[in-house]
Amino acid sequence: MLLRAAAEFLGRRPNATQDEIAEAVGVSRATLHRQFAGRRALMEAVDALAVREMRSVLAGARLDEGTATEALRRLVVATQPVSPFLALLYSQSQEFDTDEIDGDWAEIDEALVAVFRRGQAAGEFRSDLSPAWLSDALYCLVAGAAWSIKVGRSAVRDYPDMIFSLIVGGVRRP
Amino acid sequence: MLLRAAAEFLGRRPNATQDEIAEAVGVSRATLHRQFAGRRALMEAVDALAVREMRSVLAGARLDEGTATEALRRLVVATQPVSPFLALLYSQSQEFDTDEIDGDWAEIDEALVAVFRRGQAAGEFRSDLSPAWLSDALYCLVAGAAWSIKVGRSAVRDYPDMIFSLIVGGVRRP
DNA sequence: TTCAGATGAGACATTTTTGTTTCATATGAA
DNA sequence: TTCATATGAAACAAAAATGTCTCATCTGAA
Repeated sequence: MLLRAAAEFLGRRPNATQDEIAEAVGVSRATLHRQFAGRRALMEAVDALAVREMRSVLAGARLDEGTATEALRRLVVATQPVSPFLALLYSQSQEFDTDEIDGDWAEIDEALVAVFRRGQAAGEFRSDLSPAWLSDALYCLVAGAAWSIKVGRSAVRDYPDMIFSLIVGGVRRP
Repeated sequence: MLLRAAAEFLGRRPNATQDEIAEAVGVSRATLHRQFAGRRALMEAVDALAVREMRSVLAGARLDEGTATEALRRLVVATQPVSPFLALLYSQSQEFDTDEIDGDWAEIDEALVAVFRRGQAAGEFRSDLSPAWLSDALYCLVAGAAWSIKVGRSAVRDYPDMIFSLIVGGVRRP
C-alpha cells in the first residue's frame, strides 16, 4: 500500500520533500497529494497507521498471559515488523501535538508500562527502575535495533535476542 | 555560547527554521547567518561541537582503566551533559553524510565498542551480544534517557542509574 | 467496445524559507 | 571621545517546497 511505502521511506529520510516521497513511493506528486493533502496529513496518516499496527501487536502479544518475562519476549518478537515505524515516529514526535493521537499513544504506552509493573509486582523484575523508564527504554531499544539493522551493523535474525536479552539480562555475564 | 544554545534548541525542534532558531537563541537571523552560513553549516558546526564534547567525555571517562564495568559506569556518568546533543544527532544522522564527520564518529564509536569488547574478553560481559550492538544500544539508551527526562517521565538525578543499571544488569531481578 | 475513475506529467501561483544587502545603532577598546 | 566592530531591523531577491489545476493517458468494469 502507498501509505506503508511512504512510512518506510520516511523512516530513512524523515525530512524528505513531497517530491522525494512521491518518487520513492513510485507515484506522482499529484497522486500523493490527492490521497494525503499535505505533509501534515501524510504524517498523521502514518501515525494513525502506526497506532493501528501497534494495537495489533499488543493484541497479538497477549501481554497478560504467562509471566511478565514471557509476555515481554512475545512483545519484542511482535514489534519487529513495526520497528521502522516506531523509529520514525520517535524522531518526529517533537513536531506533532495532535491531542487524539497523544491519547492513542498514551493508551499504548500504558500497556507497556503495565507489563513492567506486573513483572515488578510478581518479583520477576527489579523495582529500582520505574516502569515508565523501562517502557521508554524498550521503545528506544526497538528503534535502536531497527537502526542498527538498517545500517548493517546487526543482522535481521538477531532482532529479538538483541533486544530481549539486553533488556532482561543486561550485559553482565550471568 | 551561541552554538550551544542553537544545539540545545535543535534538540527539541530538529526541523526548526532559521528564524525560529535565531529567535530561540536570542539573536537576529542576520547574526545567525553571519556566523553560520546556512542550515548545513550550522548543523555541521553542531556536529563538530558534539564530536569535540564527546572526545572530551571519552578522555574523562578513562575507558581503559579498571574493569570494563567501572569504565562503563564512568562513561555513562560523563555522557549526561552531552546527552541532548547525541539525541539530536541521532535523529538527524540520516541527513548528513560528510565524510570527515563520519570518520570522527567512527573513531568515537570504536572507543565504545572497545569497552564492550574488553569486558567480554575479561569475562565480565556476556559474549552473545555483539559489541557493535551494545555500543548502539548504549547510544540509544543515552538518547532515550535524555528524552525521558526532557518530557518529564524521569528525573534528572536518576540519569546515571537509569542507563547503567539497565544496560549492565537488565530488568531481571538479581 | 465504452466509459468512469484514477493516474502521470506538466504548468502555474502561492507560500515558506533562505540568502543577501543596507543602514542605523549599540558596544567596547584605544 | 573616537573609532572599529558587531548587531538588529528591515527590505529585497532567490530558491525551495507546496497547493492547485488541466489534460492526455491508462485501466478495469460494465
